[in-house]
Amino acid sequence: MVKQNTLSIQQKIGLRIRELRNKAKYSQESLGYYSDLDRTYINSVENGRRNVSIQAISQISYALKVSLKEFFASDLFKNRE
Amino acid sequence: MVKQNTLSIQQKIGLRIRELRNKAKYSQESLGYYSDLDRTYINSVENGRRNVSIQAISQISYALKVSLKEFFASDLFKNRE
DNA sequence: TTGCATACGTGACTCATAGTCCGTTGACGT
DNA sequence: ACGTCAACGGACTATGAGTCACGTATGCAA
Repeated sequence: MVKQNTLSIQQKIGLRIRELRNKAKYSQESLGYYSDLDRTYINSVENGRRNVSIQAISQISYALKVSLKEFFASDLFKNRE
Repeated sequence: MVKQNTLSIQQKIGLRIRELRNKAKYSQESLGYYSDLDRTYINSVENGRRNVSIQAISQISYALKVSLKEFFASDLFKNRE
């Protein structure tokens, strides 16, 4: 029996972005620059406080150099909510 | 040289939802019911006219009985925008 | 110790739009 | 004729996008 994942979808998105951002060695500020989004907006998304639109996720994943397919190809998203 | 895909992200989301909805043999109305979103909203999303939030996509993919990982595991999303 | 730069976190705000609810229309099958 | 479905529109409310001022913590160098 594996422990149930209780993260909200917003939190999962935040974790995934942070994971990819750290891998890319970007600060929130530079990710904001490359994705054309405000630094503080990136911050609130990463901390799971925003219900992000697919357009914003698309911009962010572009800046992180991954496709949406790759972005969601994480075990964070393998279960139906 | 393969033809470039010029669909917007919103159009891709719409196509994907329609594809899965047809596979599930749902009408827009019943998908709206199961995802707890308005029938007319589903329609405008499918037709690529909405910048859907991840929460709404999550509700829709749940109703369509796929995870977000599966939802985005389509060649529609294999390229960086 | 002080000063400065870098990075991250947060509350409050405006404004555009996400999402709802009422309805109509046309195409199609029975 | 009737029911079902997709598409669309107008008016409305809820909420996301995007920004700002300000705060904290860390490290480094004078």
